[in-house]
Amino acid sequence: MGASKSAGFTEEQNDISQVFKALGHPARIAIIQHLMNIKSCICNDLVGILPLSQATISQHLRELKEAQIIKGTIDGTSVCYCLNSNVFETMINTLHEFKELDQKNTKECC
Amino acid sequence: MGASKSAGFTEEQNDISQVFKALGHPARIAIIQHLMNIKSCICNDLVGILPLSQATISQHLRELKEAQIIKGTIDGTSVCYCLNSNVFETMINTLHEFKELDQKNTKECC
DNA sequence: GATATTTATCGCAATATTACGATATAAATA
DNA sequence: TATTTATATCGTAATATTGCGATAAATATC
Repeated sequence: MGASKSAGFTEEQNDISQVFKALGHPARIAIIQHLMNIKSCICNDLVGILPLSQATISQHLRELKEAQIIKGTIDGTSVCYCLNSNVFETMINTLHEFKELDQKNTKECC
Repeated sequence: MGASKSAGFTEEQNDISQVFKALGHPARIAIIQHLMNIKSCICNDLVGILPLSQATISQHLRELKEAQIIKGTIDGTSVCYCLNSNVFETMINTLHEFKELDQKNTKECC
Protein backbone atom coordinates (compact mmCIF):
# COMPACT_ATOMS: atom_id res chain seq x y z
CA MET A 1 0.00 0.00 0.00
CA GLY A 2 1.49 3.34 1.06
CA ALA A 3 -1.72 5.30 0.72
CA SER A 4 -3.48 5.97 3.99
CA LYS A 5 -7.19 5.13 4.08
CA SER A 6 -8.32 8.71 4.67
CA ALA A 7 -11.87 7.80 3.64
CA GLY A 8 -12.43 5.76 6.78
CA PHE A 9 -11.67 8.63 9.15
CA THR A 10 -13.46 11.83 10.06
CA GLU A 11 -12.73 15.08 8.28
CA GLU A 12 -11.33 16.46 11.54
CA GLN A 13 -8.96 13.54 11.92
CA ASN A 14 -7.72 14.03 8.37
CA ASP A 15 -7.38 17.79 8.73
CA ILE A 16 -5.49 17.65 12.00
CA SER A 17 -3.13 14.92 10.83
CA GLN A 18 -2.34 16.79 7.62
CA VAL A 19 -1.03 19.84 9.46
CA PHE A 20 1.05 17.67 11.78
CA LYS A 21 2.35 15.75 8.78
CA ALA A 22 3.55 18.98 7.18
CA LEU A 23 5.53 19.68 10.36
CA GLY A 24 6.98 16.17 10.37
CA HIS A 25 10.26 16.87 8.61
CA PRO A 26 13.38 18.53 10.07
CA ALA A 27 13.84 20.73 6.99
CA ARG A 28 10.36 22.13 7.36
CA ILE A 29 10.92 22.81 11.06
CA ALA A 30 14.18 24.54 10.13
CA ILE A 31 12.35 26.70 7.59
CA ILE A 32 9.74 27.65 10.19
CA GLN A 33 12.41 28.49 12.77
CA HIS A 34 14.23 30.63 10.23
CA LEU A 35 11.04 32.48 9.38
CA MET A 36 10.40 33.08 13.08
CA ASN A 37 13.81 34.70 13.47
CA ILE A 38 14.07 36.60 10.21
CA LYS A 39 10.40 37.31 9.66
CA SER A 40 10.97 39.50 6.60
CA CYS A 41 10.51 36.95 3.93
CA ILE A 42 13.17 34.88 2.25
CA CYS A 43 13.43 32.36 -0.45
CA ASN A 44 16.75 31.63 -2.16
CA ASP A 45 18.43 32.47 1.15
CA LEU A 46 17.44 29.04 2.41
CA VAL A 47 19.69 27.41 -0.17
CA GLY A 48 22.67 28.74 1.75
CA ILE A 49 21.23 27.73 5.10
CA LEU A 50 19.76 24.27 4.65
CA PRO A 51 21.84 21.30 3.49
CA LEU A 52 19.50 20.75 0.56
CA SER A 53 19.27 21.71 -3.09
CA GLN A 54 17.09 24.53 -4.42
CA ALA A 55 14.66 22.04 -5.97
CA THR A 56 14.19 20.17 -2.70
CA ILE A 57 13.72 23.35 -0.68
CA SER A 58 11.13 24.55 -3.17
CA GLN A 59 9.23 21.29 -2.63
CA HIS A 60 9.28 21.71 1.15
CA LEU A 61 8.04 25.30 0.79
CA ARG A 62 5.16 24.06 -1.35
CA GLU A 63 4.17 21.52 1.28
CA LEU A 64 4.19 24.16 4.00
CA LYS A 65 2.13 26.44 1.78
CA GLU A 66 -0.39 23.71 0.99
CA ALA A 67 -0.80 23.11 4.71
CA GLN A 68 -1.36 26.86 5.10
CA ILE A 69 1.55 27.14 7.49
CA ILE A 70 3.27 29.75 5.33
CA LYS A 71 2.21 32.12 2.59
CA GLY A 72 4.15 33.34 -0.44
CA THR A 73 3.97 36.72 -2.14
CA ILE A 74 5.54 37.31 -5.53
CA ASP A 75 8.11 40.13 -5.46
CA GLY A 76 9.87 40.57 -8.75
CA THR A 77 11.79 37.44 -9.65
CA SER A 78 11.63 36.15 -6.14
CA VAL A 79 8.87 34.94 -3.84
CA CYS A 80 8.60 36.33 -0.35
CA TYR A 81 7.59 33.67 2.16
CA CYS A 82 6.41 34.22 5.72
CA LEU A 83 4.49 32.45 8.43
CA ASN A 84 0.74 32.52 8.65
CA SER A 85 0.45 34.27 12.00
CA ASN A 86 -2.49 32.15 13.15
CA VAL A 87 -0.79 28.79 12.63
CA PHE A 88 0.58 28.34 16.12
CA GLU A 89 -2.59 29.72 17.70
CA THR A 90 -4.70 27.16 15.85
CA MET A 91 -2.44 24.27 16.76
CA ILE A 92 -2.20 25.32 20.38
CA ASN A 93 -6.00 25.46 20.53
CA THR A 94 -6.30 21.97 19.08
CA LEU A 95 -3.81 20.60 21.57
CA HIS A 96 -5.51 22.45 24.43
CA GLU A 97 -8.79 20.77 23.55
CA PHE A 98 -7.01 17.44 23.54
CA LYS A 99 -5.45 18.15 26.89
CA GLU A 100 -8.69 19.28 28.51
CA LEU A 101 -10.64 16.33 27.19
CA ASP A 102 -7.98 14.05 28.56
CA GLN A 103 -7.97 15.71 31.97
CA LYS A 104 -11.77 15.79 32.20
CA ASN A 105 -11.75 12.03 32.13
CA THR A 106 -11.07 10.84 35.66
CA LYS A 107 -10.93 7.12 34.90
CA GLU A 108 -7.88 5.29 36.05
CA CYS A 109 -5.04 4.60 33.66
CA CYS A 110 -2.88 1.51 33.47
CA MET B 1 15.91 9.19 -2.16
CA GLY B 2 13.17 8.81 0.47
CA ALA B 3 15.42 9.14 3.47
CA SER B 4 15.49 12.58 5.02
CA LYS B 5 18.95 14.05 5.64
CA SER B 6 18.54 14.20 9.41
CA ALA B 7 22.31 14.59 9.85
CA GLY B 8 22.25 18.08 8.43
CA PHE B 9 19.77 19.41 10.96
CA THR B 10 19.93 20.16 14.66
CA GLU B 11 18.93 17.59 17.24
CA GLU B 12 16.04 19.85 18.24
CA GLN B 13 14.77 20.04 14.68
CA ASN B 14 14.91 16.27 14.38
CA ASP B 15 13.25 15.69 17.75
CA ILE B 16 10.41 18.13 17.16
CA SER B 17 9.69 16.86 13.67
CA GLN B 18 9.62 13.25 14.85
CA VAL B 19 6.79 13.87 17.30
CA PHE B 20 4.82 15.79 14.70
CA LYS B 21 5.45 13.03 12.21
CA ALA B 22 3.97 10.48 14.59
CA LEU B 23 0.81 12.61 14.73
CA GLY B 24 0.70 12.91 10.97
CA HIS B 25 -1.71 10.07 10.23
CA PRO B 26 -5.49 10.05 10.69
CA ALA B 27 -5.45 6.60 12.29
CA ARG B 28 -3.03 7.77 14.95
CA ILE B 29 -5.14 10.86 15.63
CA ALA B 30 -8.17 8.58 15.92
CA ILE B 31 -6.32 6.37 18.41
CA ILE B 32 -5.35 9.40 20.49
CA GLN B 33 -8.91 10.76 20.47
CA HIS B 34 -10.22 7.38 21.53
CA LEU B 35 -7.73 7.22 24.38
CA MET B 36 -8.77 10.71 25.48
CA ASN B 37 -12.40 9.63 25.70
CA ILE B 38 -12.01 6.13 27.09
CA LYS B 39 -8.83 6.66 29.11
CA SER B 40 -8.84 3.19 30.61
CA CYS B 41 -6.64 1.43 28.18
CA ILE B 42 -7.67 -0.59 25.18
CA CYS B 43 -6.04 -2.62 22.54
CA ASN B 44 -8.07 -5.09 20.50
CA ASP B 45 -11.03 -2.72 20.89
CA LEU B 46 -9.53 -0.53 18.22
CA VAL B 47 -9.96 -3.28 15.65
CA GLY B 48 -13.71 -2.75 15.90
CA ILE B 49 -13.41 1.02 15.77
CA LEU B 50 -10.83 1.80 13.11
CA PRO B 51 -11.21 0.69 9.49
CA LEU B 52 -7.92 -1.15 9.66
CA SER B 53 -6.65 -4.64 10.33
CA GLN B 54 -5.19 -5.77 13.64
CA ALA B 55 -1.69 -5.88 12.18
CA THR B 56 -1.90 -2.34 10.88
CA ILE B 57 -3.28 -0.99 14.15
CA SER B 58 -0.48 -2.69 16.03
CA GLN B 59 2.01 -0.91 13.79
CA HIS B 60 0.41 2.47 14.46
CA LEU B 61 0.47 1.79 18.20
CA ARG B 62 4.14 0.99 17.99
CA GLU B 63 4.85 4.29 16.23
CA LEU B 64 2.93 6.23 18.87
CA LYS B 65 4.82 4.35 21.59
CA GLU B 66 8.20 5.03 19.96
CA ALA B 67 7.34 8.73 19.85
CA GLN B 68 6.47 8.46 23.57
CA ILE B 69 2.95 9.66 22.90
CA ILE B 70 1.41 6.57 24.49
CA LYS B 71 2.61 3.88 26.84
CA GLY B 72 1.68 0.21 27.02
CA THR B 73 1.40 -2.01 30.06
CA ILE B 74 1.14 -5.78 29.75
CA ASP B 75 -2.02 -7.11 31.41
CA GLY B 76 -2.45 -10.85 30.93
CA THR B 77 -2.81 -11.63 27.24
CA SER B 78 -3.55 -8.05 26.37
CA VAL B 79 -1.63 -4.78 26.45
CA CYS B 80 -3.19 -1.75 28.09
CA TYR B 81 -2.40 1.43 26.22
CA CYS B 82 -2.88 4.97 27.45
CA LEU B 83 -1.68 8.47 26.77
CA ASN B 84 1.47 9.87 28.29
CA SER B 85 -0.11 12.67 30.25
CA ASN B 86 2.68 15.11 29.51
CA VAL B 87 2.51 14.81 25.72
CA PHE B 88 0.13 17.68 25.08
CA GLU B 89 1.84 19.84 27.66
CA THR B 90 5.20 19.38 25.97
CA MET B 91 3.85 20.10 22.52
CA ILE B 92 1.92 23.14 23.69
CA ASN B 93 5.10 24.48 25.26
CA THR B 94 7.05 23.98 22.06
CA LEU B 95 4.39 25.77 20.03
CA HIS B 96 4.16 28.56 22.60
CA GLU B 97 7.89 29.16 22.23
CA PHE B 98 7.44 29.30 18.48
CA LYS B 99 4.57 31.72 18.82
CA GLU B 100 6.39 34.02 21.21
CA LEU B 101 9.55 34.08 19.12
CA ASP B 102 7.46 34.97 16.11
CA GLN B 103 5.61 37.76 17.91
CA LYS B 104 8.76 39.17 19.45
CA ASN B 105 10.01 39.92 15.96
CA THR B 106 8.43 43.19 14.87
CA LYS B 107 9.83 43.23 11.35
CA GLU B 108 7.35 43.69 8.58
CA CYS B 109 6.04 40.74 6.66
CA CYS B 110 5.26 40.56 2.95
C1' DG C 1 17.29 42.12 -27.12
C1' DA C 2 20.60 39.25 -24.43
C1' DT C 3 21.76 37.77 -19.98
C1' DA C 4 21.33 37.06 -15.28
C1' DT C 5 18.43 35.80 -11.15
C1' DT C 6 14.91 33.31 -8.84
C1' DT C 7 11.59 29.96 -8.50
C1' DA C 8 8.88 26.03 -9.90
C1' DT C 9 8.34 21.73 -12.05
C1' DC C 10 9.65 17.40 -14.50
C1' DG C 11 11.80 13.00 -14.50
C1' DC C 12 14.14 9.83 -12.09
C1' DA C 13 16.12 6.88 -8.27
C1' DA C 14 16.32 5.45 -3.49
C1' DT C 15 14.05 4.79 0.59
C1' DA C 16 9.90 5.06 3.74
C1' DT C 17 5.23 4.38 4.83
C1' DT C 18 0.95 2.07 4.80
C1' DA C 19 -1.66 -1.97 4.75
C1' DC C 20 -2.69 -6.80 4.87
C1' DG C 21 -2.60 -11.88 5.51
C1' DA C 22 -0.15 -15.32 7.67
C1' DT C 23 2.20 -16.72 11.44
C1' DA C 24 4.65 -16.64 15.91
C1' DT C 25 4.43 -15.77 20.84
C1' DA C 26 2.52 -15.54 25.31
C1' DA C 27 -0.87 -15.81 28.79
C1' DA C 28 -5.52 -17.22 30.21
C1' DT C 29 -9.04 -20.69 30.29
C1' DA C 30 -11.47 -24.99 29.43
C1' DT D 1 -2.72 -30.37 27.99
C1' DA D 2 -5.48 -28.27 24.28
C1' DT D 3 -7.75 -24.19 23.07
C1' DT D 4 -8.82 -19.58 23.08
C1' DT D 5 -7.51 -14.70 23.19
C1' DA D 6 -4.50 -10.79 22.30
C1' DT D 7 -0.64 -8.91 20.39
C1' DA D 8 3.48 -8.51 17.68
C1' DT D 9 6.15 -9.43 13.78
C1' DC D 10 7.40 -11.20 9.13
C1' DG D 11 6.93 -11.01 4.30
C1' DT D 12 5.05 -8.74 0.58
C1' DA D 13 2.88 -5.24 -2.41
C1' DA D 14 1.37 -0.64 -3.48
C1' DT D 15 2.02 4.00 -2.95
C1' DA D 16 4.35 8.20 -0.87
C1' DT D 17 8.18 10.86 0.31
C1' DT D 18 12.65 12.70 -0.22
C1' DG D 19 16.20 14.42 -2.93
C1' DC D 20 18.66 15.87 -6.99
C1' DG D 21 19.93 17.49 -11.67
C1' DA D 22 18.04 19.44 -15.59
C1' DT D 23 15.05 22.52 -17.43
C1' DA D 24 11.25 25.76 -17.95
C1' DA D 25 9.13 30.24 -16.84
C1' DA D 26 9.10 34.89 -15.37
C1' DT D 27 11.07 39.09 -14.14
C1' DA D 28 15.10 42.13 -13.63
C1' DT D 29 19.28 44.11 -15.36
C1' DC D 30 22.83 45.08 -18.68
